[in-house]
Amino acid sequence: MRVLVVEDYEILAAAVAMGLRREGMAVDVCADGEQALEALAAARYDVVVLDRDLPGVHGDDVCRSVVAGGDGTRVLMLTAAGSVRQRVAGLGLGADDYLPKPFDFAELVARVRALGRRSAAAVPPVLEYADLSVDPARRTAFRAGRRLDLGPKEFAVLECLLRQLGRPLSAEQLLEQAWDAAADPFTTTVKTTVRRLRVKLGDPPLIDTLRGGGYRIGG
Amino acid sequence: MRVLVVEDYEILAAAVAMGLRREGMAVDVCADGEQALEALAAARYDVVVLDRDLPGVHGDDVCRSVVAGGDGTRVLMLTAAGSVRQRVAGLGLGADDYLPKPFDFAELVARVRALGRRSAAAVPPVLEYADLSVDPARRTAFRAGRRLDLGPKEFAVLECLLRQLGRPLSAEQLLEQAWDAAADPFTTTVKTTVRRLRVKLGDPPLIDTLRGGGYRIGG
DNA sequence: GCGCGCCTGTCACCGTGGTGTCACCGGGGG
DNA sequence: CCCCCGGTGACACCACGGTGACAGGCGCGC
Repeated sequence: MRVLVVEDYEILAAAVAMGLRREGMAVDVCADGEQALEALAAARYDVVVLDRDLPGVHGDDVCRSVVAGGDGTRVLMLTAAGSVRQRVAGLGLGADDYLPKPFDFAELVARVRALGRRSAAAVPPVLEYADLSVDPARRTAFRAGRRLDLGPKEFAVLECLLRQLGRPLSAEQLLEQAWDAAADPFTTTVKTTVRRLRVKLGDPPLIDTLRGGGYRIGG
Repeated sequence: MRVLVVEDYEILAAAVAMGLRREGMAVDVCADGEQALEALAAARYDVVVLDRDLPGVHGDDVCRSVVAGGDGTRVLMLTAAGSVRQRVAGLGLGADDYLPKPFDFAELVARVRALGRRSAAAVPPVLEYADLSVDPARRTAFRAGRRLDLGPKEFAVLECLLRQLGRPLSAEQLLEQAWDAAADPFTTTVKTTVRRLRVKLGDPPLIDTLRGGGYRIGG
């Protein structure tokens, strides 16, 4: 398992790296956000152990770009002040786990290992088109690095369209796939949902309309 | 699977080509963007492995023209500086995957193979005649590389004619196949639709008229 | 238990583009 | 020479999709 540790406090970074290596993991270390982004672009990691307060590029931004990468890499956030509010904020960025300092070392190892297992299982299923990336397993969607806040139905429709990249889906087909069988065949909810999706996706437009033929992304 | 490698750094190009050939792929190599565009015009490739920084025509432009071709060819972008920003930019051009240098060779092979599968899945159901190609699943039609903007009925008629390549279809037959059963048998809509189709298809004319016998493409 | 907010679905309205009709024209064959 | 078939251009209709506003419902937090 490949792990990247991003931590500016050198002593701590070294200690964490050594501990994880003793568990049989391949560990790289970065001291700031810039280095971290470079390392992440150069190789795929299963887990990133990420200090939130970094010099230069902030940990939150690193986290965002990892998630936007959409290759299933998991993020374990470390932070000094362990308020619940911060925890929530970190998870909102797409972090997969959170650990307030000071932490029990055994717990860190256990969590990294757990995230590694999830990473291995989650590598393939990330849908991408242009600057849009959608992870059905995590229910996250990003456009140009910005996280999209989508409702369940909106997310389902977007997922359907991306799974049929380049091919149009009629309102009826979307209704079948994203709603349950009890859906009223005469409902207008599909067009409304598509509309809200379009607003949230922003510019430039991604969803084409084929008059009389449905909606499409790509092609 | 046919692969085109576009890379000006000769040693690297040769190494990549050799590696892919060992995997059983048919590989061609170009050293610059000009050659690449020529090769792409001359033959259909499943995947293009494309260096972003090319002498002459830039990799981005090559990528754009491949995507515009609309024949399902997939693009794997290679780039030296592996920033996330660049990654996003590359995908925004319509590239299907992205790999920052230096890359793991096994990963390159795996990604090319994955793209090849996607390409193969997208290719088969395409109707072609001369410089016209129609993809019913995607509801797309191209003439000489230019995309045609067709209405549902126009598209349906074109599809019928192509499925009966070389054989004529009477107005009645077209009415049966492209309109629903409630169609007025005395309507003149077929000839109007064929006319609009002809205009959109442009020159040289593709649809022949057999006086008293219907319309035909090919033969 | 209560209230607030978000997601969802409905409705009415409107702009528009695809579609069908019509009248006219041109040419080839009987 | 006439007639019929098909090409051509203009026009009108209408259904489809976009848009905005509103209401019900569910969950969450207080």
